[in-house]
Amino acid sequence: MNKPPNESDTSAEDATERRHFIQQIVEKDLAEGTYDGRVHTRFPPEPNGYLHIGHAKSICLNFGIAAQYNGLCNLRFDDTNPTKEEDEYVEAIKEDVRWLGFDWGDRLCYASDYFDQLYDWAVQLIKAGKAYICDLSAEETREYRGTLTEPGKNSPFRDRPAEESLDLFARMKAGEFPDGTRTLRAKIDMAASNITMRDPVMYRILHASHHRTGDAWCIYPMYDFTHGQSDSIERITHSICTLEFENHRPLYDWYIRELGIYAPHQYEFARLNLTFTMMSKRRLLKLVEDGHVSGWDDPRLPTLCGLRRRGYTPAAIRNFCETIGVAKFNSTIHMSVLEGALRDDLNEIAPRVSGVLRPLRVVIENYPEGQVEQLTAQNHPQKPEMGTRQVPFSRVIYIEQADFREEAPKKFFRLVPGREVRLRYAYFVKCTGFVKNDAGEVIEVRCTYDPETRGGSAPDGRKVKGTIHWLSAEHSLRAEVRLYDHLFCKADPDDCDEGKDWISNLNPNSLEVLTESRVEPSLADAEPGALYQFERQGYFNVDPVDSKPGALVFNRAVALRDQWAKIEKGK
RNA sequence: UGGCCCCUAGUGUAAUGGUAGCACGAAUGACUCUGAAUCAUUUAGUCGGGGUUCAAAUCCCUGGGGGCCAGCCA
Repeated sequence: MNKPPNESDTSAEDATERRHFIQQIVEKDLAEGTYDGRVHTRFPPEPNGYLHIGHAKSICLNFGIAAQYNGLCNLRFDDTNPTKEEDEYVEAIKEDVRWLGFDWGDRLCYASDYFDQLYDWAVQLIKAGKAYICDLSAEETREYRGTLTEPGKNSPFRDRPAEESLDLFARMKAGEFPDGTRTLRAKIDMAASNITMRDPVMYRILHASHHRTGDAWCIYPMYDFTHGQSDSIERITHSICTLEFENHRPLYDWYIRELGIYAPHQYEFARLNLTFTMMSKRRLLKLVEDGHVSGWDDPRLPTLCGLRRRGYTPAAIRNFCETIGVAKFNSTIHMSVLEGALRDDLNEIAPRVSGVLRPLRVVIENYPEGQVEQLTAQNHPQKPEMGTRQVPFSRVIYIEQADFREEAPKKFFRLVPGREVRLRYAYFVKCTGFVKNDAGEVIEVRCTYDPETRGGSAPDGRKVKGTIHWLSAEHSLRAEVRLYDHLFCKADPDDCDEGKDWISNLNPNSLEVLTESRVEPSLADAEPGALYQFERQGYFNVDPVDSKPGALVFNRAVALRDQWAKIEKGK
């Protein structure tokens, strides 16, 4: 609405400004015609676990670059280790990428589709004297490799004749040798300062069946001998990966150069780190396997399926990835940035409803017994086009326990004895008293209402400081509400006491289940996965797994920003 | 300890030898039938030192801090 007159100019400007380093590289290549104007990226997950928000950054980057520069992006499974990979994961990964909003068209690829080609290339390198079969054990290989400061030693098999290596390699493939007895190694430089270049293993023997190739192979190529060539086969232009592969780039280039094949280029960016959670696949697996969470889709997890179940939207995640940027600096993003991205999206799209998390009974003494009125509530105050709905009002209602105090602290402007507040979309009510149980807890509040304030405004123009939400007791629906907090107590889960590990930093209060919550009757048929704003509370997702008609379950995706909570906490 | 990479407001990210900007956060105020949203204002930065240059966040040297690498994982 406050856009300058020349809209297209500004958007073009926005697009050209603030390009991150990968975009700059792509634009330079495009300008110089490096790949005949082609841009072709790929997202290459290993199907050994579920995708998490860190992968989302990579997905948005790779698919985003392709979309922005009129290029293509492949989905490629890096499935070279049959002992860890499963079909369950490939299906889940495909679903998550699709859900995020990206399309790989007909370019669903598997590194395992290239096993024959990779084998031929390995033979080529042996023949060229650039690779050899090594009979060293895993332990011996490690000893020969040297350390960070000392060079390695040549393997005694390094100068084995090519014919012998060729024969041994064929017999490895034929299954003549047990696991771990031999490897195929590249002949590079055992004294290289970059340890990756110290005669890296190209193939290992693994008598394991593969999720796609079954038992066709008992030797499998290593990542380094697979990834670059896969990029080459797929005519990738920009092979984008995370920083820890920086040391591998010389090897990536070496294989491609020695093989004399089409050369893509690898670029590395910093992976995403978030406070109060953790991205390690190994650790996520442990949380799932040890039952610290309910599964890969536990809403407390940073997995995409967990975030989806929590109530995150693809748009929120994409916007988040956009705002955090892409660089080479190892940074940690505050979880609040992710939460903010969700609020931004949900604020626009989520219909508003009433939900009372912790109900407190209120009797409106001067409201006729048995009378029920239908009042009109807006589905989104800022978007009239989203319509209105009717909500029933009656003599006994529920309000939030937190909205009543026996005595008002400073700046508290909710319900207090003697004070008047507005019931949203209903009436002004004044508190006349309250009753307590033997334990001293307030179990009922007494009020009177002003019939002249129907709809929420007073004809005499008087104002109230507070507006609270409410639900007609007899018409409201019982619901289970799950409130989530950070998975870990510490911003950095690895910041733990002596002798303890990251598990000890798990937040024991990361899940709070409320079984007595109430929601308005319009939610009776709420669709699984539907998102709502419970006014004054937060955004809630109808749990897609556990919610059933008659037994509603809501997940709190994220709470609303809460100025009052800040004031109270500050005291 | 060897190699490689990195360091810009609290956080994240631009500026690629030429005015240090943006977003989020925070603070304050306005508005408000959501203590939300929205709007306005404010806040605060180039890791230290040296050099090159008319001019350095940017190039060079040096010190400091951080990350990655010694899987037959990816």
